[in-house]
Amino acid sequence: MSRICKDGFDKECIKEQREFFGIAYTQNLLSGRWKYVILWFLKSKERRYSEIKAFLGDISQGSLTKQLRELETDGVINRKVYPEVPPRVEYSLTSKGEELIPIIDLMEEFGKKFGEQVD
Amino acid sequence: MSRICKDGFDKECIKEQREFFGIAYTQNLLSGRWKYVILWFLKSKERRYSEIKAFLGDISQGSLTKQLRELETDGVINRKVYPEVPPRVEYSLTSKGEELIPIIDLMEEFGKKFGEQVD
DNA sequence: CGGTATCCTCGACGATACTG
DNA sequence: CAGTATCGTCGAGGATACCG
Repeated sequence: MSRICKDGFDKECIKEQREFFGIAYTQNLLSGRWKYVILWFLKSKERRYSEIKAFLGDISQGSLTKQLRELETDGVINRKVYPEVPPRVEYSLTSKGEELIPIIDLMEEFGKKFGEQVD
Repeated sequence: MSRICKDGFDKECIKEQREFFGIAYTQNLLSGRWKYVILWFLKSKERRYSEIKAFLGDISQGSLTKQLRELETDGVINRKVYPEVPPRVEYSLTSKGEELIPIIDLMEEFGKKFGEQVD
């Protein structure tokens, strides 16, 4: 089940040694409606599932869980479950995930600079 | 016709003054299967439509034209038409587009570092 | 050569209901 | 609280045909 995303590249494509291999890999990691924002929200500290959901606002539970699972599978976030009742789950960046933060910070900076003229 | 992309945010969403406004704006600009790679390909020099198509390989004409038009509308690339027969069209980065290059370079770097273990 | 127009597929995402 | 399961929508992007 290669991850073929509309806005991503499937693994076969990535394996073909294209010049833009690296870009395709990273784009694939980050393809998803909410992933940039989730990572950005995690950059300052670890967060609970419910915090993330509240911050994003519009996301459905199913989607949030899916995006978090993908980020976890790709090794950019950690998922820590506290065996309590009610359950508590904390998400945090891995060291690999931290290396994505400069990219996201640049994107925020760019958006702040050019995004004003959204009418 | 607000640009609602699966992996983007519609303009209404962007206008709501969220903390992640900037990220959403930039993500929206870059949402599309080929946009990162197109910009990366344009970073060294201007390119003809056919060069871009050949470089990308798999893209259909319709999709390529659509992505180029969106990038042009968003002000990140220039489109210069030479009134010759056969026609020639050159695409190049605008100054706004150049500011996206550091982001894309970081993405390539990240992918080169972590992308090896695609089995 | 560099498009446009039309049709179609298919997967991301949301909505809803239910659970340990 | 933090999920899982199921269903339905909708739009990005490919395929194909045609054009100035």
